[in-house]
Amino acid sequence: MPKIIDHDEYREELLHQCFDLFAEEGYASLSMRRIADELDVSTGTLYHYFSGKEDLFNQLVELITCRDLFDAKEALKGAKTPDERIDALLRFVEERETYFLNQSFIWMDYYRHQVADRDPDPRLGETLEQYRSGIARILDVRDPELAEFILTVINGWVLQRYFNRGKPPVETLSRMLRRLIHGR
Amino acid sequence: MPKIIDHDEYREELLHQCFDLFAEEGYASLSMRRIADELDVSTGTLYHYFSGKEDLFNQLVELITCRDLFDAKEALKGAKTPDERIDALLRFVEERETYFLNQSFIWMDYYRHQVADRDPDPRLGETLEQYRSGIARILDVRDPELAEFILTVINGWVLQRYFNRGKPPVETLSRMLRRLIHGR
Amino acid sequence: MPKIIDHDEYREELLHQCFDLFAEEGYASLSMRRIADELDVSTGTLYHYFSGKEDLFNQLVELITCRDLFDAKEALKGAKTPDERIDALLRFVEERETYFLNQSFIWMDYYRHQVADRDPDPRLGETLEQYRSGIARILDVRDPELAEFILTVINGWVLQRYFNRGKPPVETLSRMLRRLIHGR
Amino acid sequence: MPKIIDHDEYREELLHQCFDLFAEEGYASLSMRRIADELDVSTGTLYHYFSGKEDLFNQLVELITCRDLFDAKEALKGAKTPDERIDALLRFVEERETYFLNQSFIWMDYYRHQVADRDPDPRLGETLEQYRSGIARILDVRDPELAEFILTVINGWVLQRYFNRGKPPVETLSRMLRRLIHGR
DNA sequence: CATGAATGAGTTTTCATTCAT
DNA sequence: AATGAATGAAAACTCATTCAT
Repeated sequence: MPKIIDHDEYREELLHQCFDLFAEEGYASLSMRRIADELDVSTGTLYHYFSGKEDLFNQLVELITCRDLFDAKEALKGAKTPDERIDALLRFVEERETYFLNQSFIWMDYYRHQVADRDPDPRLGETLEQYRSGIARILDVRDPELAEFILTVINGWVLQRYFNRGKPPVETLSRMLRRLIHGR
Repeated sequence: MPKIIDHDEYREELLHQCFDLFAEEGYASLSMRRIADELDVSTGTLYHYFSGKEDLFNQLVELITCRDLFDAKEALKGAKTPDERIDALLRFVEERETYFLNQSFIWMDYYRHQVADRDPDPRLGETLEQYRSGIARILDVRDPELAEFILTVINGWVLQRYFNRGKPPVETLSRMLRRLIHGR
Repeated sequence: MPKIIDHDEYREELLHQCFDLFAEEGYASLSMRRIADELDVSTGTLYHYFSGKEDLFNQLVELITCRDLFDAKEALKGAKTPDERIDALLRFVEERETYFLNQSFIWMDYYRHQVADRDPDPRLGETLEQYRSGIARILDVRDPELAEFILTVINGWVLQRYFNRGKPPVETLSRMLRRLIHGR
Repeated sequence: MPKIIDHDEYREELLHQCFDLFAEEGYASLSMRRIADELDVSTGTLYHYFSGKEDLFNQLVELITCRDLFDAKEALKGAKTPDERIDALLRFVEERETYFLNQSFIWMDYYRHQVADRDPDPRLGETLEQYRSGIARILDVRDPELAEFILTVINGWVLQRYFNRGKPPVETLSRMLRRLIHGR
């Protein structure tokens, strides 16, 4: 076997390094040349590891979905009561605020692609459903409507933070959700 | 004015026709040629009414922001109590679900532009703030934290609908928010 | 209407100027940039008139097929007897020796393409048949086998001239074919 | 020699396997990667046996020229009279119809290369002349003009078969050529 | 006002070739 | 000997923009 690196390992390494770029520039505005320059490889190398820009992007989405689920599971391990779990999740999101914002942008781009495509990658439709239901399971609140609602709130919060730099702090959210569960 | 329409009127007409295109394709993926073809004009005409692609897009954002605020105000005119206002707003959003989803995509593109630009158009930073505070004022709930939270929820809901076709219905949201305001 | 030139007229003009290039370099080795440089236009202009390299090439084949048939018809107008017609055709080919050699190369490339393509342009399959039968009709020798044979000979002669610079002169062919028709 | 095959033998083996590829795709359209994949070796191996794509192609042409001459000689061994020899040659070509068509394509590419090159490989100009005169000698018809003409016919026939799938059968040719030699 | 021809820098992608292993 | 990772120049094609008409 030539060279020292493991093919798949290096491929993942490249994917990780792409995350911020795709989030900040957007799929369509980010050129392969730009990616190559930023990752300090040649465009040829990019095409050695991925069959094209779309493949690269799809693999990125798959990777982060998988990783996020794993990380969230880890973060909520100690939390027992619904209150604790919600708090832990909010804390989890808050700690990675920038990351999740970026992730939201990537998902939006990704979805635009799936819709525009006449022949969307079926694997990735599932990826999303997996993600959503995975989070719901992790939360483990009894009321499924409530679980869904919490996701909605988190979703909105991340975007809100973006459009509206700084506010609202996570404490407000936490307080609101407690009010919801326990009454005022 | 037998055939020659008013310059500004025609400009707005063109902008309106661009909305879906920008939402579905995304700023970077949408070419001036495509716009021209779709609007049944020549590229030359586009450049006659707008100084470039960016100008066209910025004017589009400005236009819809302005119009949305006006429409929301109209829709909430009859509603007096906070409950009624929230309900009316949710109903307002629900009725234009697709529109608001598209709008979210346009905002994402718009924001990416503002961030990427070293020299962002100052008018449009304000546009956004105007929009946010405008909505809050229209809602007129006494608790500012609650108003903010409602915006967050609506924001999240639109995206949620997108990622998660069909569910959750607006009734769930309505119920949740009532619970919040009046206790369980 | 902008600019002075007629769109279709200019397109044909461009096609004519491409002929030698395709013949000499071959379809695959000839780049759009090279064509553009040689024709003193930009690549953009090329793509304004043709939807791509393949379209350009296909249109070229169609054009020359059509024109050759017309020219051959003209050249054989005065010839009445089979002998005269064969002689006129050979003379016709001989006068454009280089041209027909180039044409053969283009046809070979063209056919490689049609075979390689999973979805060959149906128009051009016909173009070829038209060409073949057109020539046979123009020749108007009574024996169809003989007409076919003459085509074969001309085909081979053109290539032979190429591989074997200079020889054999057209007189040899003429003599051989007369021998065929009239006996030794 | 348990596993290590002879270097030159393996080189020839590789060349043989390239023939169809070059014929069908054409020199310019066929990539080294594609060759490597098809021959189940790495590109590195290709470059171990050949100094580059051009060298590989040139060696291929040299090999088939040499082999064809040998095979033709074998095939005409028993034939004594001119009639028999012509018949045997036509039969020889007919049996390898596809092969000779492919060979024509390879020769076309080869020639284009030689012409395009400012510094053509001198060995291969000779190769061609050798081929031509070799065939003429093998045929051994007394009239050199006739020999040349037969080559012309065969040349044209191969192409004709290509452009004009199926017809004309070799019998027509055979009959025509007999008529030529013996009168009607 | 409106058109669409023209441009050339930019995009994604391919490819012959090199070279560390 | 053999591999396949890496490269960067060049390919086909796109696109915002300009401008003669």
